[in-house]
Amino acid sequence: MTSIRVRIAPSPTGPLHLGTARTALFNFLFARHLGGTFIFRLEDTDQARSSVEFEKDILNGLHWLGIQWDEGPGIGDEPPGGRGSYGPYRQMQRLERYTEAATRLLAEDKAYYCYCTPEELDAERKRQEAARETPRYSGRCSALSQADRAAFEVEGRTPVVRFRIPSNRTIAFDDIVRGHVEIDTNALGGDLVIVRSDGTPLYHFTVAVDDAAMAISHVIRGEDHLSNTPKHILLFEAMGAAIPKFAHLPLILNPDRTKMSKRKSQTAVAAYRAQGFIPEAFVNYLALLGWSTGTEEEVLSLADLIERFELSAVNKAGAIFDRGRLEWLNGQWIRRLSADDLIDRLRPFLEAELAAGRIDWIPADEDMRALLPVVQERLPTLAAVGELVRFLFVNELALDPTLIVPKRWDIATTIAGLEAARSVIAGVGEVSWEADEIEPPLRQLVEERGWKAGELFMVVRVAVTGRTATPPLFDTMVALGYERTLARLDRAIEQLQAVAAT
RNA sequence: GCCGCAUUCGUCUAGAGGCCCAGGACACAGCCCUCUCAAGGCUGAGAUCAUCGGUUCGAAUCCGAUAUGCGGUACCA
Repeated sequence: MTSIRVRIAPSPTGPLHLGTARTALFNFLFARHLGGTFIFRLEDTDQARSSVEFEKDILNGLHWLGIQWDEGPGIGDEPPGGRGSYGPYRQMQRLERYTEAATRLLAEDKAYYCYCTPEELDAERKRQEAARETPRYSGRCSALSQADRAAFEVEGRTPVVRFRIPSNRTIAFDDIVRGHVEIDTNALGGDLVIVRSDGTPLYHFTVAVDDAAMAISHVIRGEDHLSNTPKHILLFEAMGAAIPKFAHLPLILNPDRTKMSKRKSQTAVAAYRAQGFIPEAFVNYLALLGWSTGTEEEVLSLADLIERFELSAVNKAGAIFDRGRLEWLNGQWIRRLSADDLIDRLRPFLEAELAAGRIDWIPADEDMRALLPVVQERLPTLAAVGELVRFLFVNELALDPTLIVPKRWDIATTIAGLEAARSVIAGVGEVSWEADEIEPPLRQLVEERGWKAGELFMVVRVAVTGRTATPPLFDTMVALGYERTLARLDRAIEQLQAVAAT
C-alpha cells in the first residue's frame, strides 16, 4: 500500500473560513488516524486577491485549532519554502513547475495556444446561451497553423494555454464518501484554460500539478469540487501521474440551506475565537458536522476524534451550521477546564472589558480563582465573563433604583427591607465575612418579618449588583467585600429614598 | 439551460432488509433542585424516514421515476 499523503490547500484570499477549517480538520484526522502525512499548501496564484494578512490568519487559525501539519509553511522561523521535502509549499514559488508542465503538455499536443480574446469568448458564450446550447469553448484555436498563430501575434494578441478535453468520454471514479460517480466529458465546457495570457497558471492546473508532484494519495475536499474532478483526472492522466483517491465532503450551509457564505453567516474562524469559543469545542463541533462516530458520544477531544475518525462514515448531505449547538459544546468544554487554564484563557477577555471601559480594573488571578466555582458553570463562552462579573470590578455601580422594588412590594417596604438587611449584614462583621456566615442571620430576619426569602434576597441582590440575574448572592457579596457591600446598600437606600420623595 | 450530488424530528445526527409505528444530542415545554441566573437530573412534545411506483414474506434501508434543494458549468479558488 502506498503511503497516505493528504493536503489542505487554502488560498489566502480571505480570513480562515469555517469550511476550510473543517476540510483541514478532516484531512488532519484522516492522516493522523492512519499514520499518514498531512501537508499544507498555499494556493496564492490569485495575486490580485491574496494577501499576507490572510495568510497569517489562516496559519494562526489552524494552529489555534490544534491542527498541525507535517509539511508546509510555518509561522515563525521556518525555512522560507517551508518544511518538508516536496516544497516549496507556496504556489507562487512553484511557478517554474507549472510552466514546465504546460510546456510538456504543449509539446505532446495535449494542450495548445488559444488566441481568443475574453470579448470573443464572451460573445460566443452569449450566443450559445441564447441558442439554448450548453456553453462550451468551440475549439476554434485547437488546430491553428504556424501562419495563423503568427498573424495573431502580429495583432498583438497574447495567448492562453488550453488543455484538450476529449469529447464523448465518461470519466468515472469511486468517491470515498459518495460512491461511484460518472461524468461525461462533453459536460466539461470544452478545452480548459490552464495558463492565463500573462503566463500565470490557473487553479485546476496547479492543483493537479502539485497533487501529482507532492504524491498526494487522497484528495479530501468540499463537495463544490465534485463536478471539477473529471478535469483533474484528465490532467493527471495527461501528465502520466497516478490518480489519487477522492473524497468529497458535504458543504456547511447557511440557515437557508445555501452554501455557507460571509453574506449570510459568520464564517471567519477568528471571529468565533474573539467571541470566546475555545478550540476544544470548535474542533469537536466541526468534526461532528457531517460526520459522527456512530455511537452516542458527543463530547470528544482531538485525540478522541483522531482515534475514531472514519472517512467512509462521513455524511453525504450538507449541514446547516448551528451556533446554539456550538455554544452548548463550548459550555461543556469550559466546564472541563482546570482553574489555572480557565483563568489564563479568561484574561484576554477581561482585558477587552477594561479596554472597552466596562470595568475599572482587572481582577487579580487569586480573585478570579475564588470566583471560578460560581462562574465556570455559567459561561457559555469566555466572552460571557464580562456580563457575568462586571459589577464586581467597577467603582461606581450604575443602578436603576426602580429595579430594586419587587412586584409585590412597595417602595417603603423595600427601603425597610434594605435597611434591616444592611444592619444584619453589618452585624456579620468583616472577620466572619463568608457566605455561610451571611446567609443564616438574613434568613432569620426574613423569618422575623414574615417576608419571603426570595424577595428580600432579590432586593439585596439588585441593590448590590444592579442586576436581577447573578451568581449566588452570598458568594457574590463575599467577592464584593464587606465594605463595598455595605456602601452599595447605603447608596441603594439613598437612591430609593430620593425616588420615594418625589 | 446542461451536468452532478443530495433528501430521517426546527437543527446536528443514529440507522447499512426484520431488533424501528425510528434512537441520541441541541433548541423548546414541564417538573425536581434552588436566593436569581446557570449547571445538573427527570419527563414531554416533536419525523406519514421528500413523493409515487417496484423488488421482497417483510423496506428508512434495494431498484426506478418524479419533486425539491444545493453545487458545478470563469483567463476565481
